[in-house]
Amino acid sequence: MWVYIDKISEHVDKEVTIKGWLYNIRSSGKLMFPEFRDGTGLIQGVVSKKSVSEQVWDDFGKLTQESSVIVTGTVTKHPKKENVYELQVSGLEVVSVAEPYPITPKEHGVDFLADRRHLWLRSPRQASIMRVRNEILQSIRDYMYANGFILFDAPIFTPNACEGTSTLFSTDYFDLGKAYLSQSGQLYAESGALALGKVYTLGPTFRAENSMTRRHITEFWMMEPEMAYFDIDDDMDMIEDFLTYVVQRVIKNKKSELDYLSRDLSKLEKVVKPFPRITYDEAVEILKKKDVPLIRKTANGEEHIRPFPWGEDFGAPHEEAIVEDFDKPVMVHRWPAEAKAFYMKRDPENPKLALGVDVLAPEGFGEIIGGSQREDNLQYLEERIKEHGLPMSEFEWYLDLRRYGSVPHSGFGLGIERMVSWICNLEHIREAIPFARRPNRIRP
RNA sequence: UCGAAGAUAGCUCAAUGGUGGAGCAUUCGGCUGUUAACCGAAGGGUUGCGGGUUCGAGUCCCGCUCUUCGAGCCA
Repeated sequence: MWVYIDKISEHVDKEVTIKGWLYNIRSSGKLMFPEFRDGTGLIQGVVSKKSVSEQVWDDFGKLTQESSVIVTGTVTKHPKKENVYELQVSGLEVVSVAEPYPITPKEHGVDFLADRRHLWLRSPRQASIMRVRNEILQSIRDYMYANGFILFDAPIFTPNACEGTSTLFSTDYFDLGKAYLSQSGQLYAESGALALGKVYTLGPTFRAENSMTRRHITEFWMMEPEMAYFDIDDDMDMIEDFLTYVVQRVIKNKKSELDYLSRDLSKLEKVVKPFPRITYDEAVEILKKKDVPLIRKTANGEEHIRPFPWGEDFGAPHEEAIVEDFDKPVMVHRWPAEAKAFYMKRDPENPKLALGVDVLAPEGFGEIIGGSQREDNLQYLEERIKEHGLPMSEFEWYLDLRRYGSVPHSGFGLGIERMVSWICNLEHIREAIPFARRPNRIRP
């Protein structure tokens, strides 16, 4: 009977067949210990010369790493290890003998591995990350479905920029001039919210930023909910409820993967609502108290260091300083309007502030969510578009959403790969997606 | 885009300006409980590219290319 390795414990003392690949092999004279993988996990086989045919013994001797094999044997408990199973091999069918495999169970550099990403994904660590990513995406979909959200896919070809054209990839679009790859589905999601109440988009987005950091890729997946009649506080309520569900479900269902990745689960277990909510003003106070300055470098390399001034956006050192006293995601809300996007609603109590919220992940994983209550007043929105120098004609359809039954509404965007990096405790975001796209890499 | 570090065997790394090595991988041999198994042997090199200094350059100098890490921008 063909079984998968992750279900092997259900077949102890029975004869089963595994279809997979040889991950590694150790031998000790008349004994061989091949390790098989089948996509669901790893299992060690035991091949004894006296209990298999000469043909099987010889065939095993010829196998190379990553050769594809169909093996038959009896499942037994490991003689020394608790909850570990072995396969006492009786039969072997060699599907294909692999050429010498470049990725060994030894150390490799990141560039070497990135060049072979299509093979690197077979390693247990990368496979574990992909399983956690799958669980994150599935729990997002389940949460949204259970809470009445409609999946509302936004287009990837767009004619306009959501927040300026400098960070957009462009391509020719027939006789209509340039099309841009979407950097956010938000504006479309807003139209969905006014049509369907609660919607979300989930798909790839693109940023042509030459950002060579461990937190950036040029093509990343984003989940963007948009809710009619939600104000900024409703938005934050949903964020903490949603994040709590996803994190707690992933640690419940993917414990063995997270253990393999050496993830400290006690830190994730603390991620339950409510989350701390601090205003931008309070965050700036923290930075002043901790003496975290703003450092700006000029073109000729000079550094200008000054106390953190009100109005600036936070950089990586500031985010870390704000987050380090908390063991949960921190929601920073009510930002200086100048530094934020045109579509954010101003705080009625202080027009210098925008009703935006950034969620900073614990342990220095940075911003995973950016959201806001949207400007629902037609005149104000037109003024913002002018102030930001954006072409009014491109936003006529968006302004229609304010002309015809405008309502208060809010939403946010969650970066999937940042979420995966945080939950898996990854050094670098390049491991959080099957094929990371970065400014210096588009292959494989 | 800016700053720092780096590029030597298939991989990960050594090598005072003076005959380029090791571990792993590969091939061959040994071993009945191995866990990145171990032991023995063999093969494997235009030291990123171009120029310069020197009796002599992997090593020092200049230029270029690429990579990594950090900053900015952001999710």
